[in-house]
Amino acid sequence: MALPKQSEDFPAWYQAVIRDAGMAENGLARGSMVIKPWGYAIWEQIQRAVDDRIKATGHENLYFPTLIPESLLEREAETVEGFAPEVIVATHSGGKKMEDALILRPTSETVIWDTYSRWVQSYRDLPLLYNQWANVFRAEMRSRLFLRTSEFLWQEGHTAHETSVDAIKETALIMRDVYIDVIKNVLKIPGFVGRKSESERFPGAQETITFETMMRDKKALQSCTSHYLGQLFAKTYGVQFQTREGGLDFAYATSWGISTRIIGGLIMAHGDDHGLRLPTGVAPKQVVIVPIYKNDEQASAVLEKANAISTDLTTKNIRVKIDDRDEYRPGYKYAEWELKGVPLRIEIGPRDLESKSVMISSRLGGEKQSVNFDELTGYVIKALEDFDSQLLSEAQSFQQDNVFTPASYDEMREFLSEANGFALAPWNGKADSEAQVKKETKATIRCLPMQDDDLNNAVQNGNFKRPGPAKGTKCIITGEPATEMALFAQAY
RNA sequence: CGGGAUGUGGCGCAGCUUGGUUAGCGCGCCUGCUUUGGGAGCAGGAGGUCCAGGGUUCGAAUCCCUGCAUCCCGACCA
Repeated sequence: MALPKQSEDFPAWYQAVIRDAGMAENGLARGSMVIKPWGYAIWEQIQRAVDDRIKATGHENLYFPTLIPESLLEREAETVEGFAPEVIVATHSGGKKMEDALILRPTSETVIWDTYSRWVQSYRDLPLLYNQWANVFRAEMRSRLFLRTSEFLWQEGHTAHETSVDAIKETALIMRDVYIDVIKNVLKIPGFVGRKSESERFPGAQETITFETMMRDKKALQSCTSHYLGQLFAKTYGVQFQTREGGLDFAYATSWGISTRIIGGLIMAHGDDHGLRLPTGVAPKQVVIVPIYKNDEQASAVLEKANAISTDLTTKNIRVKIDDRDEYRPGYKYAEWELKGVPLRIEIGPRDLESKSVMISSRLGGEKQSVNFDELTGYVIKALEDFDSQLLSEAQSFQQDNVFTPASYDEMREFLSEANGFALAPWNGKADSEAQVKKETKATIRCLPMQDDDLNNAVQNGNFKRPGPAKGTKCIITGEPATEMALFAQAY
């Protein structure tokens, strides 16, 4: 059951963690995934964190159907072009071929904006601030559990606004107060926020912003996206309204999503050779208690105390599991809970009852600590806090250590070809130089980074203005004047 | 969709070159006993249309043909 070493075979390690920790396995249909209880419990925690923030920023949940008439999709050329190759189509119903086939939604802009056309007549109907939790389908040539599956779970927010300023504010607000807040402050994964280059944008989007995170193999993972869609969908589906001034205008759209893919990110950002390391905010169990005993008499005494500890911690809103399975020995349980990434483990046996203490060990390592019964609750609360900050600071140092500012294109090319990390360099903003890098190194522009101030500005003022590179800065690829600083990396 | 490989108990594999009698091994699983503070030991046991279809042969997991599926490497993608 030993895992492959992360440093020796990262993909094999990834697969083995998912399998051995009981997170997921392949489904029957090509590229599909069975999410098992441990993986789903993590997803439920992530969902709750995201959903709470979506609601806190003024949105409501609703639900649209999975099946969309194919004819509807055909109206929207850009999205269709972007998604056509990966759309799965249902062609038969009731044993007969259908006149108008039904697609399994790859995303829901089309059906939602078609519906919005009936919901919006006046500026008084705006904004529409809606979100749905859903499954979506995209046929993929190659799938990997959580990272790329033919069906995945996500939330997709679809909002309609009176002005472009409002829509851009929304795009940025969601990124800052929902996604980055969850990913950085709950999942403890640092990253770079920024705009996508045109080639990497969502089909039909005017701007896509993203949070790009670094995995432990130094590749990038796009953890979420938030799109400013302008008036394209409103014009395509007729979402027109009377303005305050009595004129007519088309609504401005945003859409934004985060998916089960982030679970893959969680695994790859924090995991080590022993398995997962889960931040306390999403760990289905934050503390596992392993009782130790040699006979029934000891067992009942130990379990009684374990239950008392569990009850006590539970009242402090700590998620506790007592692993009282009799068929496994303690060492086996230690290894298993480490693999599953539970932050803290409490060992309690006859010796501890004697000394009125327990042994506690952290998934982040260090010596086991002996902690007295009466100090236990306070110790655990503090240890969980420390756990999170240590996990984040470890990930932050790793990221910082692997961001490189190349002095020349040769240097950058070599660095990126070997997936040595993220390269930050000035770029001329042109698609052909971007394509050249991709061809020569497999690396793409992950984003055009925004600073905190840039993001705050977008949230407050509704524009993506930002200072470009200093005048005279040259594109690292072509030597032409640079218009942007770009973050390059190989990506999942 | 191009290039490569592989399909054998739940999982991982051997056997195939050179066809042969009861298809093995490890892990896991079941039962019992002994164990239990870092992945337990012993004993007994269950579990197989050898991917599918066709062909060659006295005889096919093994050789031939066709199909299907999966995996890896590319291109596509959250």
